[in-house]
Amino acid sequence: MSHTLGIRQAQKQKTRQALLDAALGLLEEQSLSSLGLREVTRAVGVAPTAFYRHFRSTADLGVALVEEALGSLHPMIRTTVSGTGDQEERITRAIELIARHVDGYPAHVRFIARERHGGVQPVREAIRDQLSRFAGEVRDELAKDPVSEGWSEDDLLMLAHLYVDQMLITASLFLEALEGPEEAREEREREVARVATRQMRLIGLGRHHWLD
Amino acid sequence: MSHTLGIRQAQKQKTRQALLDAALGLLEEQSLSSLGLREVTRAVGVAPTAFYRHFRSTADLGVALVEEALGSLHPMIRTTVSGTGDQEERITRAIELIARHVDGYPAHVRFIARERHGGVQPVREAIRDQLSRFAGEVRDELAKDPVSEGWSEDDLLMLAHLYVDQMLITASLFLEALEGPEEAREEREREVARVATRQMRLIGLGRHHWLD
DNA sequence: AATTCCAGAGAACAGTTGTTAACTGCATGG
DNA sequence: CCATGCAGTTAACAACTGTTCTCTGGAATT
Repeated sequence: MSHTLGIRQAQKQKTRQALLDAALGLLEEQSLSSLGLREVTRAVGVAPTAFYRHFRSTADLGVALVEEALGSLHPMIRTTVSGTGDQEERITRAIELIARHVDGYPAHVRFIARERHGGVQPVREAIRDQLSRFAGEVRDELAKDPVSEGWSEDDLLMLAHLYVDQMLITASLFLEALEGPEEAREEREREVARVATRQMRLIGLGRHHWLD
Repeated sequence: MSHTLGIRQAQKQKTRQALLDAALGLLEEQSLSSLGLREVTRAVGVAPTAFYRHFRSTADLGVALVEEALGSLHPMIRTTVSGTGDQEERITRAIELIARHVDGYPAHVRFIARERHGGVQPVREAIRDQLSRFAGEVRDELAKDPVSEGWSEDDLLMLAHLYVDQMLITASLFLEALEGPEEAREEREREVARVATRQMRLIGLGRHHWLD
């Protein structure tokens, strides 16, 4: 199905990606609603009007960034929530994975945290949709777990949302730990991991006694 | 201690409040990092230069808004987390209180949710500090509860953070329910309350079995 | 009553913004 | 090989931004 693109299409995609990358960089110090189209094209080194060949507006670009930041994360979620090992092991693994993701893609994480409640409606909606998909997928995986026997679909989804929100909060805290003085960075990261682990453990406890 | 202000000071405070109110209104459809000083003064009906008599910048105004939105909330937090009644009753009461607060001060809630991870550093810090204070206060109240016997300070604070984050998430969901078509608003609000109640209940269960 | 203070007004500045129109040059498909 | 398509350029526009300096009227102080 995948057709090798011509020189033309390839160059276009390259410019498009450059615009996305430049925007993501600029968004580390501001919100999407203040990001100017000229600012982005200037950073890339193309004429302002070239922007319109790829996006209708910066809001449109924002929606594309949501797809880039969250779209490829769905398989990751599934394999993380399910997987083998006892509860404690799974928690450690999940948090380790979040930490690695934040380390690898800090700008993406920052963008999602920032624009989830940000000033640009279409972007908020795009993020909400993706997170809803995540919650649904987490629910599906939870349903497979023997611990979930006797749970209603409704209760599974409520727990899934709790997990998703908790993951986002943890990611945001890892991000905070990442910036700031290099000096005690590792220690700050360990502290975030320590607290997040215990919070997940407590939620897990609540889960095991839900049907009491 | 309170001295009745002269005509002069009174008028100044009035203008200052008008600037804060206008800004809060404008921030319903954008982020602080894109809020212009001229935009605010235009909405109030004063000259752009008048702005500088009250704030150094829009970031400075943002910090003042954080104080306005969260500063007066501390007593409310304390009496909510403690209070009498069994766990179930307390949860219902807390969520009811959040719903009423969002109904009464939607713009404040939106501002905090938006700028907590927003593009203006001093504002993010101001919010982080206030939420830290909340967490500390919640911990203090939790410590008084007989259920917390045998808990370490550290574990109490970890639980307090979980509660504070959960409250913010719930507030943000109530806000989402508030906007949109009037038609099914009440039903959306009930659904948010229903899910949030069960999430709090689950966390409460985890809390009771923490020392097993 | 005379003097000081200061919140707000007014005008001007250099720089920025989004959007339009008409263009150029090169990859593409017939 | 030639005609078409289209990514990116150039130039220009009206509107807007934050900040400066100077000024004014009336409250506050003496």
